[in-house]
Amino acid sequence: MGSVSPELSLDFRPTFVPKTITSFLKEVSLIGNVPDKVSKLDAFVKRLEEEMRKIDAFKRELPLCMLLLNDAIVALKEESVQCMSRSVEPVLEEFIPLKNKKENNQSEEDGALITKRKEKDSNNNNCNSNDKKNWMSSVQLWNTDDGDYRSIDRKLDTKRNVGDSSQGCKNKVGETAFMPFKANLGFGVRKERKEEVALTLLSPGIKNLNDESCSTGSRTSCSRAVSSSAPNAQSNFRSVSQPLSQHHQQQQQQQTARKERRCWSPELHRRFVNALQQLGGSQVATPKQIRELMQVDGLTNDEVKSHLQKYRLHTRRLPASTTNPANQSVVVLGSGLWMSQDQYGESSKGSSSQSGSPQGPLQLATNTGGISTPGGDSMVDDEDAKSESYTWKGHIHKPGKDDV
DNA sequence: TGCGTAATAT
DNA sequence: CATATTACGC
Repeated sequence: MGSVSPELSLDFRPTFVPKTITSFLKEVSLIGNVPDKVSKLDAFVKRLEEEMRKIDAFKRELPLCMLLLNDAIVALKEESVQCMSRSVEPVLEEFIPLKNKKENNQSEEDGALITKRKEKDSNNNNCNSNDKKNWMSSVQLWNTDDGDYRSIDRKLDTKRNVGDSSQGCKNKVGETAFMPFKANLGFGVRKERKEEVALTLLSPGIKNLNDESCSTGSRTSCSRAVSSSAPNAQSNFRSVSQPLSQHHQQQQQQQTARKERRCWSPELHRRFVNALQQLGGSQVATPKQIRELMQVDGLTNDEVKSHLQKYRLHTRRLPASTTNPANQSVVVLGSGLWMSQDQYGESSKGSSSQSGSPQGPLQLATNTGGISTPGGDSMVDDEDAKSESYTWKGHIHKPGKDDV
């Protein structure tokens, strides 16, 4: 027993953490598959965080434990990030405009023309203008007013939303485009908007094993723990709702009550794409894997699946770029939908120091009124120094079954 | 159960 | 029309 079992490194003892970590890393290093590697690292980190959370109450008595755990977590996260970054698998995908009414076969698929255009048209006046139907709305955290949300990605979209108030085009409800969450959360709900509220309310009752929320430094405010790990979390929201005040006006529940449409926030999408990258592309990644990697609680399998479906429709694998530039900006997209993002590791890396908790309370923004639209055009990041090279193919290709 | 995809809703 | 949700088959 004295010997360390290299394979089952999961049962680590606190005393031997460094050792175990070492052997674990060694083991991981043997794995050739990058996604696998990252997944394993991630799983381990998760366990460590869990452990840390447990002893958090005794951190005064066990300062060294905390220190060790924290150190291990940080180290493994770094390793994970590095592993990801050096993953030699850019997985290029191209954007395919769906709404091509007439597919002119004119352009052969010879070479994808690379158009570097930075459209900065100043006329944000137009709502839907041409094709900029930005669906992303805002990053939402479900913590209500606790103020605990750990500023997942700083301003990012918040600023964008506010700034582009003009884009609040299709708001049938009448609520203003900006400040979506506050508004919808409280009132103005017409139908089952209350699920949000119910969700928030019931959250404390649920013991979520997924933790990751109040891992390290945060105050114990796991209030937003939502049944994420629930496999059939499909309609869990609905089921718990209904404060039984107005008996059965809507025979929702088990029957057919559609969920609120929730838009994918840019950050969420970023995570999504990031996960795709780790998994080897949208064509091979499976919803569950993606969801696991994203580690966004409240995100259901079906949501990821749906998003993946759409993503697959829009993207197609590119034939392994020969050049493989250093800045392998992966997915390319054109019409504002799946915007290209090329800075991946920043989120986890940025907070890789103590606070950890890589994935915060991201969430799909409930988009009832249609708060979508970040901005007319100055979307994406604040930095446009990057050369936006959209790879863009002329022909549409339906991803039918016949496709290879 | 989970994945892929079609159908349907918003 | 695009996106998200649900249904259905494997």
